[in-house]
Amino acid sequence: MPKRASDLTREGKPARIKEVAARAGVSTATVSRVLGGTYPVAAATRIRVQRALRELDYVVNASARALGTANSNTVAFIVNDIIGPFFAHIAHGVEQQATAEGRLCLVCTTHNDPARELAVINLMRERKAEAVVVVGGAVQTPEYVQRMAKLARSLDAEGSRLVLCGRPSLGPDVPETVVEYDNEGGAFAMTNYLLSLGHERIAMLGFDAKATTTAERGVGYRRALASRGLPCDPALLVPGVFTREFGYEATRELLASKADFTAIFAVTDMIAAGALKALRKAGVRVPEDVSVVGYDDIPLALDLCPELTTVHVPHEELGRTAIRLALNRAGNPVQRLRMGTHVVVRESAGPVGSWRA
Amino acid sequence: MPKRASDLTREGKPARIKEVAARAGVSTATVSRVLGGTYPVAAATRIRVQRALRELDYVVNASARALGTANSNTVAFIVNDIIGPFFAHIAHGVEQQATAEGRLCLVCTTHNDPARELAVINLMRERKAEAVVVVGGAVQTPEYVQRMAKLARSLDAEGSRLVLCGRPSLGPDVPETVVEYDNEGGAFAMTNYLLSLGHERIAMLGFDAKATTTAERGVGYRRALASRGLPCDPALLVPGVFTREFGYEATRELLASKADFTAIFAVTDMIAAGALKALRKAGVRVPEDVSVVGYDDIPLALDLCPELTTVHVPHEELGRTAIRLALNRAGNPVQRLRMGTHVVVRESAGPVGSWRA
DNA sequence: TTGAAAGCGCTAACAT
DNA sequence: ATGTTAGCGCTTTCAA
Repeated sequence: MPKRASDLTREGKPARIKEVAARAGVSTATVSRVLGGTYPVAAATRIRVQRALRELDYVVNASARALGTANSNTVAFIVNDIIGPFFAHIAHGVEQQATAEGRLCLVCTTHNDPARELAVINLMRERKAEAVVVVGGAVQTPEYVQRMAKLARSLDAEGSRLVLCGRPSLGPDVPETVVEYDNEGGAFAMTNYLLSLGHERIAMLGFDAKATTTAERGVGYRRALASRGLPCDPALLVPGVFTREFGYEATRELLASKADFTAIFAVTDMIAAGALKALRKAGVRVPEDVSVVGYDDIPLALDLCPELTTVHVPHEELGRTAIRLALNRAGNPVQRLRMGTHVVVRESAGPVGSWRA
Repeated sequence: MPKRASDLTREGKPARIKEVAARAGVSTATVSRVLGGTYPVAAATRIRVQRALRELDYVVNASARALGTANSNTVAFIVNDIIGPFFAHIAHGVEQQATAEGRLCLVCTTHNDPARELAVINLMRERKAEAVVVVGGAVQTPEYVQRMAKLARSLDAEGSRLVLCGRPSLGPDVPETVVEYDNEGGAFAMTNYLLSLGHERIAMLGFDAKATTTAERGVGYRRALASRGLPCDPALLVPGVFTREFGYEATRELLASKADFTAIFAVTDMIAAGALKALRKAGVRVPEDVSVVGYDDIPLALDLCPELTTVHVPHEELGRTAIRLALNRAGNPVQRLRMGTHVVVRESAGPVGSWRA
């Protein structure tokens, strides 16, 4: 059936600005102006346009708008694993700040695959994300750092921004926003706390010299030991991933090996959860026999029993700050910020006991 | 300084397809074809183009592409709260499937504000999201349902899809994809399990008749009681939100009130975590004195002590299925699916004891 | 205060 | 196998 000439409506298809204009009896420019709300339009005209907008159930086409204005109102958020322990809190901060600044969030996971991370950043470039936040530690090989630095420069040239959240800078001359927190200081403080309780044989679970996060935590741990003239027994350094399963198995093996230790420093609360379970199943009391501490202070720490003594990391603030800085950089080529961490004393660590003494 | 005529490169701005074409000595159409990879291009030409692509660090402009093809490669994901207990797992499923189908994910939170939810869905319409997944329970007032139904129809008309994940249908004639799980059946089974252990006075924490999720769980609970001819004591129905703080406080008050109960059915694992803590602090043993069970089977359930007996919900599969169905609906106007739930027996529930007997 | 029209960067239909 | 070109829907000068 032939359309009437006056009927600009396209069967079923969403309304365009042109149809709204026709229905309100104005030009598309006028509709665009009432949409923007930032340009003077006669009150009567505005009313008519707004009615047409409503009647046609109009929504702008973000692609068309972005194409013209080169402004996407989007930020991107790249993370290893959505299920990761602290992802949710950093994400919350990112989303909160992005919303506050009128942006929408794109999310992607990389599953610890550096190649995928690089690829995903390019996907975000295609979408013209105004900031690309990369969260969490990484294995920083020289080639990887170089590729990331190149992406940082590309993003910068495009008016966007690479944001490293909880990960070290790519180099002094790289245009980037870095929002870190003090891994080494927290580990140093925590180790010192254990030392002050009399523990000298402290197992470290989850240490990985290649991953930035744990490497830094490892440095703090060694520095604390060294400051008291204590050796760092390699047998007590158990490398592994950030899962409760690893914590569980590693602790079992530690117990089975009859290793000599009075405290466990889990590089992550998640690992600590596994360690606690293994200890409980083995009938080892915490903290009477063995002290256990973690790192991150995720909400889970409060649900464990005993409640976990750990290092607090301001995850949510990290996320908020990442977006806030990136979107308001006012020409600053680089922005770097390191947030503090601190020991939260709860129930899982106590004075060194007489276990195996 | 004047540009050389041969220099199409724009100082600092990202390269466009036009520049690539010029550098490779071909037309933009040819570049577009090698980009798409789905159209025959002479090998030699392709090589030249690919080199130009690389040398100019080219990435397509997704907006421009979407504008032409009306195809955004984006799905949207709307959730009450990123920190919510099971968000992460549904999100994981959604992201996983979206990635598998070559889509990017937009994420938004609503903080239990229905108005914000409606607004956010329109934001997703602007972005031409191919599916808009709304996760979690809601307070379904008639006006709200009507507005959502209208949005479902708008999305449908635009070739997109409203997906309700863990939330009931908006009506038989509404174009939608619904992926639910069995709240009532799970609650019925769990209550029966407690009943079979001899518990007849079961407190329900977090019940809210207005929210869809807990209302359904409440129905299952009552049905189980009724099936044994047992009454449902309103004093044991404690309304509240899904937080461990609520679980903690509600349990303390229950204890203080000297209410008569031998088991606690927390409507959510999160609430159960709080209940467990309150019980532990009050010196009440679980499960010897009081049994505690939850609902959701989030990973936390395994970290609690005792390990939590709960109802398993296939969160990740829910998310995956939501996207899979929505993106492959092949003209189906409505798609509805309800997944099963089942009791997972762990340590926190046991035979009714002699507490206060 | 309003309208006309020129792009924004890309894809796809149509030519060659 | 490759080039030409007409839009996609919107914002924004520039005119009136």
